[in-house]
Amino acid sequence: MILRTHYSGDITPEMDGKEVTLAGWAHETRDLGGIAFLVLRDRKGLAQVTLVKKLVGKELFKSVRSISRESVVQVRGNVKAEPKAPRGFEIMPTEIRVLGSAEVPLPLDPTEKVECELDTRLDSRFMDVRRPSVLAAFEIESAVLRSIRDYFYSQGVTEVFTPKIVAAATEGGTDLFPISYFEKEAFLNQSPQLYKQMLMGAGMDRVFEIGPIFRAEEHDTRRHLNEAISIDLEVSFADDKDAMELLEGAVVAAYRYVTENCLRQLEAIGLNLSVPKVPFRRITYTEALELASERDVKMQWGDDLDTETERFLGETIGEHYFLTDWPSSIKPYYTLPYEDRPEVCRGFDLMHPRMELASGAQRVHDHGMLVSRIKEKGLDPAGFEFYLNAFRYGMPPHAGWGLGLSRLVMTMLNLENIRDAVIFPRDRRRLVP
RNA sequence: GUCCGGAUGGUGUAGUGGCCUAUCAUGGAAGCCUGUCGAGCUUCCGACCCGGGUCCGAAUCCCGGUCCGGGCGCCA
Repeated sequence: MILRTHYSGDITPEMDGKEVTLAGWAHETRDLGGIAFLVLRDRKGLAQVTLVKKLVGKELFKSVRSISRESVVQVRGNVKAEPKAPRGFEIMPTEIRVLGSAEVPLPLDPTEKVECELDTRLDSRFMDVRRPSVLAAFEIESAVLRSIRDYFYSQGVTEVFTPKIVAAATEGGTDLFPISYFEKEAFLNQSPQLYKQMLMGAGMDRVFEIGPIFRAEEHDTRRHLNEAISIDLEVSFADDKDAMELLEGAVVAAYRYVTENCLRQLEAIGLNLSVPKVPFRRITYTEALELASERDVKMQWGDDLDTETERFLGETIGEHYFLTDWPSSIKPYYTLPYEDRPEVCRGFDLMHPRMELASGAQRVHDHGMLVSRIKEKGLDPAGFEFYLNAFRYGMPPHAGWGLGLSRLVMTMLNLENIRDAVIFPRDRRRLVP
C-alpha cells in the first residue's frame, strides 16, 4: 500500500476541496500561537500544511510542535485554495502521523539556509541529497542516461555488459586495483575497451555499455575519481568520423532531453541550459598546438596536452570541440595510425571548455598490426591472447569511444566538483559511505 | 606524489599574544504570538583537531602528527 495519494508538486489550487494524503519530511515548522505551519517536503517539492488551533483542536495542534525537523510524516487533509499560501494552496489536515522521527541536531541543514562544506555533505550524503538542488542533479543524471540509451537504441546499438573482474593488467599504463579471486590474483577493470572490441569480432556490429570503471591512480583533483561510470560505444564497419558523429549525437540528445523534461530540476539548480550546436568543431592536435603556441611555448609536438594548454584551448574555443589526429606515440596501441603518416593516428578526444569528456578512435583491426603496435608500446602480446584471438578470424573495421558520465553531468550543470555529480564518490581518500 | 592554504558549538563563520568568561548566523530547549513563507520577540544551551614547545600569559607563535580544501603532476 502506497502511503501517499499525491506528491507535493502535483497539487494545484484547482484541487480545492479534494482529500489527499502526502508523505515526506518535515522541512520546517512555524508556530505562530493560534496558527501553525508545517512545510512538508518530498522529492517533487514543498507543500504547506496549515493548522488553525480552533479548527484542528488542541491535541493535533500541540502534536505538531513536537515534530522535529526532518522527521518523516504522513498528512491526510483537504486541499484549500489560498492566495496567502505558497503556490496558492495549503493542506488543511485531519490527521498527521510521524512515521520516522529525526534526531537532533541534524548533521547539516537540508533547507539550504546554512552553507555546508562538501566533505561534511559527503559524510552525511543521505541528508545532503534531501537538499532540492542536490537531488535535482542526480535526477538529471538519470535523465541523461535515459536519453543516451534511447539515442543508442534509435541508432541500432545493442546494450551489453562486460566483466569488471579481469585476469591481468593487460592494458598497460594506468594502475589497476588488485583483488583476491579465490586462489588467483585478479583486478578491477579500468575500461571495457578490449571486451567491446572482441564483440565487434563476435559480429554484434554495434554495442554500448554503461558501467563502472576503476582506476588506481593517485590523482587528487576536482575532476578525477577512482571509480567512475563510463558510457562506452563501439561500432563496426564505421570509422572515426562516424564515431564522432554518434558521440556528438549522444551529447546533444542528452542536453535536449534535459532541457525539455527537467524544468523543475533545472530551476532547483538555478540553471538556464542551452543545447550545444552540432557539428562540434574539429581541431587537429597540430592546430591546437599552434593555437596554444601564442601563449605557451613549453609544449612540443608529441607531448600530451597539459592542464594549462587544455584550459587555454577551452577559453579560446568556448564550446564543445573535438581534438583529432593525435600523435600515435601518446595514444594507446589499439588506435589506428594514418597509413601515409604513421606518426599521426585516428584518435580523438571530445572536449568541453572545462575538461576532456570522452576519448575514442578508429581502431586497429588487423591482427598483425595490432601485435606490432602492442610490442612498440613495450607490452607483451602473450598477455593479450584472449583479445588478439578475436582479430584472427575475421575482424571488421571498427571505431568507438568512452564518455565519462559524471564529467558530462558536471559540465552540463556547471558543477564545481565531480563529487557533486556522484552520489557516493570514491576518491584517493574516501571509501565511506 | 608535490606545492600552497586551512582546522573554532550540530552546521557555516569572526577572532593574528592579555580587551576571550570566544563573535555572528543557523540550530536546539522554554515561553509569547491567527497568515507565516529565511516569520518576529524574550531567556537559556552548545566550540578553539591531537601531541609537544616558547612565553608571566597561546584559539592566536614554533615543531611534529592527523584530517580537509585548492593548484600542479599522474591520468590510453
